[in-house]
Amino acid sequence: MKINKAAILIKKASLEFEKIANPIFAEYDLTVSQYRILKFLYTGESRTARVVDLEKHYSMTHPTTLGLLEQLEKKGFIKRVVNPNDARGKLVALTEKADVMQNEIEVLGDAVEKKLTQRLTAEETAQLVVLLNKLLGSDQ
Amino acid sequence: MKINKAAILIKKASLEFEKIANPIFAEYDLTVSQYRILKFLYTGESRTARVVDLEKHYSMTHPTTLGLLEQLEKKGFIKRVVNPNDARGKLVALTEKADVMQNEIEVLGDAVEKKLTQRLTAEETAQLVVLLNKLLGSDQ
DNA sequence: TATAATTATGTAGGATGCTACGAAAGGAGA
DNA sequence: TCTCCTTTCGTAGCATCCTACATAATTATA
Repeated sequence: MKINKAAILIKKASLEFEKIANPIFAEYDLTVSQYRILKFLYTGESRTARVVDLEKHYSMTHPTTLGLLEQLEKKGFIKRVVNPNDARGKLVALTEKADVMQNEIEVLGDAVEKKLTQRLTAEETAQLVVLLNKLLGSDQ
Repeated sequence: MKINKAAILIKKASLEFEKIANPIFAEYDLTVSQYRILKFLYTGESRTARVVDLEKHYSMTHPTTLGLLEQLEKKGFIKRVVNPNDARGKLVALTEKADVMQNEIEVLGDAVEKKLTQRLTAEETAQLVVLLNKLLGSDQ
């Protein structure tokens, strides 16, 4: 009998999802990780963020986040603007190019995320989200 | 209301788990990914494996697996032995060093995996495993 | 047997992830 | 103000992960 522990299953799910999602995002010259940065900026009220906000939201370290921002800046999706409240660092902001693509990218992102859970019912997906939030200690 | 989608939660769980587990495995000069290779060899009946067996079991690509094996070989945990049934590649085998450490490493591995799900009850963990297996299409 | 398709391993180059360290601005208390 | 601590951003160097490509052995088929 196969005993697949949660740790390995989570890792496999993460790897397999990226293997499905990355070729799809590649059409827009993006990777999944880069998409997530844009998604955060699209969703936030100010449409800007400090590097540290992105780090915390996605459980990434600071150097990892900087690497993603470097890629996105090189491709013209984001820019750095002065933070009027804190001179320690600039704010990450969307460029016009990213503004224009927002709807397309968000629609694509939703479709790709749906693909991850295509074998689950809506109830099972909701259950999974509850369990993962509890596992992460972020359910309250 | 916070809408955390499954894709992001799985990614976060994977990253946070590795951030907890890697410092613990570092005591034995191992990373989590390297540990998983040893675990597979410890568990298998022949205590050997082809590279392709490891790839499929962990949803990793071939170059990734080779990289992990290179690290493990450099540290003396594994060696390559002739495959009597197929001359295309050698078999991955445990060294005496890895044999001697088996019990310690497996106990540590179990403890670390338990840590991942410490916020869940046994039932919830079992539920999570069922859902992830279904999500991965590997439930039968 | 000879050819072709498949399988298994290997290499190159790049993206994403990490730890460890350092520098500069902000904030708290003497 | 001055000192100390925290926060934020940055760099160096490395492990893990990928796609794309190549090579050699096995297997299937004509």
